[in-house]
Amino acid sequence: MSPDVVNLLRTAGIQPSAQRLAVAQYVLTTDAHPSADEVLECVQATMPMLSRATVYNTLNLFVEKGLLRQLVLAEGRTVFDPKLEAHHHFIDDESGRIEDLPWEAVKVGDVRGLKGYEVREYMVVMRGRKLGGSRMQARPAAAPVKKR
Amino acid sequence: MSPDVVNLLRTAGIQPSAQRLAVAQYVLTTDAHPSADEVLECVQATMPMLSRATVYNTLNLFVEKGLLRQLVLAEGRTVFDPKLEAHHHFIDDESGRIEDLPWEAVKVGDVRGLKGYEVREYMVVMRGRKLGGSRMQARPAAAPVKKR
DNA sequence: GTCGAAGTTTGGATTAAGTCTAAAGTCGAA
DNA sequence: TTCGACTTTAGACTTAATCCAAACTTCGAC
Repeated sequence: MSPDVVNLLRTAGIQPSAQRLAVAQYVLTTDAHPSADEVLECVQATMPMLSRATVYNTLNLFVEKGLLRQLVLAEGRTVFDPKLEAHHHFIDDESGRIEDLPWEAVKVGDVRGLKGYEVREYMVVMRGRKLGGSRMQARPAAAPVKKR
Repeated sequence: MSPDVVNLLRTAGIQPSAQRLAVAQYVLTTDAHPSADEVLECVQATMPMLSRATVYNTLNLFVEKGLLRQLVLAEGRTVFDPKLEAHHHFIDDESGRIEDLPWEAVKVGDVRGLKGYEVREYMVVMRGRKLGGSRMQARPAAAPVKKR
C-alpha cells in the first residue's frame, strides 16, 4: 500500500479508508478504461467483502474530486480514465477496447475560435481496427461488442 | 404522409408500416438528437397506441439499415441522429443538448495516417457553453442535465 | 375472395447499470 | 470512553433497454 496513494487521496480532500485505497490503487494506475463493474470485480480479488455500492460511491467521489474522468463513448459502457491531461480516444470496433492517444497525435484546428460556442474541452473520438496488437489480451477484455 | 418516406424505407429494404412511417417521419427529419423515449413520446402524440417495443425495434432497424446513426456521447443518453454525412458534435454543458457542427467547421489533422490504427470514422466531440442562443427552446428540450 | 406463411406489433416480464436507503461499523478528537 | 461524523453494506428501487409469446397485418398463391 504505497503511501503515495494515501497522500494523493489526502491532497484531493478525500479521507482514506481501506476500500478507497484498494479502489484507488487499481483505478488510478490502469489504462484499461474499466467500467464500474470491472473495477468491482478486480478489486474484489483482493478484498472480497467489498460491496457494489462502495465502488460506485468511491468512483463518483474520485470523479467529483478530479482524480478520475468519466467517459461515455460506446454503447452501454460508462468507463473511468485516470489520465487527466487532454488526450484523444480510439475505440476498437471488434473488442470495444478504448485506447488513449496522446494529444499531439492528432492536430485539431481552431476549435476555440468557433463563433457562438465557448468550448471548455474537446477530443477526437476515432473508431476502427487496431492493427497488429491482437495478442495483447491481458485482462477481462472489454466486453466484445455485447449485443445486450 | 409523403410518399418520399415510403420510398426511402423501401429503398433501404424496409417494409413500410404505419408505425414505421410515423417514426421515420419524425426521427429522420429532426436535428434534435432524440433518445428512444423522446421519440416514443413525440410519435405517440399522433399515434397513441404505439408501443415502446415498436419504437426500439424500429430505431434499431433503421440503424441497422443505415438510415440513422446511434450516438452515445453523454451520461445515460443514447441518442439518434439522421444526419449521415461525417460531422462533429457539440454538447451543451447546461442543457445536455447536442448540436451538429459541419465537417468543415473543424479541421482535423492526418488521422488516417496514424501508425497501428485503421481509422474507419472519427469526429470531434466538444463540450462547453452555447452562447446567445438561449431563446431556442422549441421542443421537449433534452433533459436538463438530469442527475439520475 | 380466402388461406396460410411471413412479417409486424404489442403489453408485460426480464435484465442490467446505477442509485438510494437505513442500519451497522469505524475513526478520531475531546 | 464516548460522541458525532463519516464510511460501508446489503438489499430495495429506478430506469433504459431487451426479450417473449400471443395477437394482428400483409400479401401472394390459389
